[in-house]
Amino acid sequence: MTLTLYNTLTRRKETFTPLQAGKVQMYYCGVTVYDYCHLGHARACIVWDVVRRYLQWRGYQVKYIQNFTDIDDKILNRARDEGSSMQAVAERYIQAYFEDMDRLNIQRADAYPRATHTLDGIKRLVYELEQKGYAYPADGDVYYAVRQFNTYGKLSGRKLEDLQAGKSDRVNIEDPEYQKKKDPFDFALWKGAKAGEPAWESPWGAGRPGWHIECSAMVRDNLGETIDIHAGGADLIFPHHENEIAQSEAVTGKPLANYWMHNGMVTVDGEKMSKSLGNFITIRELLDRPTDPMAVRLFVLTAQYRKPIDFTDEAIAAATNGWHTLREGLLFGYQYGNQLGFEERGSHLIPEVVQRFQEEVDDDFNFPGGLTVLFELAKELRREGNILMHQGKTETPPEQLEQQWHTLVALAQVLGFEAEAETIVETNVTDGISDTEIENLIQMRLAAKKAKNFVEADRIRNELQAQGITLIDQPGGVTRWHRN
RNA sequence: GGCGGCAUAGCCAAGUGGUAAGGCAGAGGUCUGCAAAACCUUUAUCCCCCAGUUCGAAUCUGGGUGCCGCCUCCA
Repeated sequence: MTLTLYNTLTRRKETFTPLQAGKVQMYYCGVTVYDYCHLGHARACIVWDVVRRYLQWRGYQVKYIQNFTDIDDKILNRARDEGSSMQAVAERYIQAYFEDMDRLNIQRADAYPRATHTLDGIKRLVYELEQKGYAYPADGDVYYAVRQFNTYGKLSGRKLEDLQAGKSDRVNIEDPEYQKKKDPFDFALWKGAKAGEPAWESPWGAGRPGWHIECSAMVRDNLGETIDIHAGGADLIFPHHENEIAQSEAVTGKPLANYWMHNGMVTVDGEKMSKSLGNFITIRELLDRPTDPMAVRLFVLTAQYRKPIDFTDEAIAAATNGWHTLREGLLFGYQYGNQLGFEERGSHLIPEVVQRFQEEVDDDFNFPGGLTVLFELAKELRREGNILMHQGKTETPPEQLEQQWHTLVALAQVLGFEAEAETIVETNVTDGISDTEIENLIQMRLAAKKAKNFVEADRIRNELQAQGITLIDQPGGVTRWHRN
């Protein structure tokens, strides 16, 4: 079976073939650390986390690098507003980033390069670009001359002559800054420092790097001149990734990345979630509602990663319910493993099910398809768990259940879903009514039932239900119970 | 104006030539004094619209319509 993926560069699904057999070099354009991450960032991080996990599960040794942009106007503005430094602001939100992502069960990257730690590589690139005639200094700044790079636009599929400067209404091309450029689409490689701004020494004077150049430098420093997968949000295709290509390939003459992958946006009422629109919810806000982090993961993975996904309370509620189903399946072995004589081997997977999962996900990381397989297993296990809970035994062979459970746990792990056995213990620890009191009430209720006093019997059932105790009447006058 | 993408049930969503997965939500029934669980049945004669190709299309082609993203903050 072969893994295929959609390559933005060619606008086609392609068979994935890494440069070096068995190894994958992967770079994900991370976040600018000037504020807390929102759900849009969570989606990107979850998607690339799972892509990486899946590649590893498929046997690849993955080197995964993710950057932090810690030099940026917005960080600077924030520092100015609160009277602190760019470094302090960046540091704070990097910490917050890790807190949020740990809660979402995002695996750590192999390295998190930062712009502030990459100055040497950046300056070297700018120098080389200048030597090769792709960059020109202008009044303390250095710009990239897009007209010099004749395949400019190949990633985003545009031609310079089709672009309209200022069309997005985000920049004012009357600004003196823009007047320095030879072409409106030239972009800054190096920005001369203004008074009071943090600055680094360079051959072009004191200043700081432009946004795009850091990624070119980081990829080169950490992974090499050509990598396998370069990933990021779809909103980065143009100009960010286009500019990275222009910078890197002008210098090396080699492809920056063989596969370009982009995740779709999170929308709210059909519109992109973003800081500027103000229609965002931060990861911590969402989790503190509270929302189960695994429900957030499920919400993200129910959509194909390239499509937009709309954030609504209903969608989160549905994902939460769905997660409860998966969780019941995942906890099955912890709850009933002893009773059924499960062994701690964990390697008895069902080959046909594993294969079906792989066939689904091999098709351009079709996680919704993979989830179908997980749900089938989880629902089956939940059913068996209910039967065990209500009848105390099941006809299904324990070996079969053990295999199903191990398969579910293993495949869920590939998508980053985990349910800890401790959560069962927690629900069993209660400072409410004691077992003895429950037993006594059940005896009273049985007596009431015998006397056909169903009003009293129902009163006791309701009283216990209110305290989280569910009674199960079985044939033969036996009543089982469990805490919810 | 240009480039790219999307349109499948109440909601989410898979399916890319062979007669509509799955999830969420809902309905009816069997069983039960009532519950719970389990089991059975059920919710798109149809995939935005029109035309075409084909024995056959949600799936391919052409033309529409609507929505979204990008055109130097952006995941």
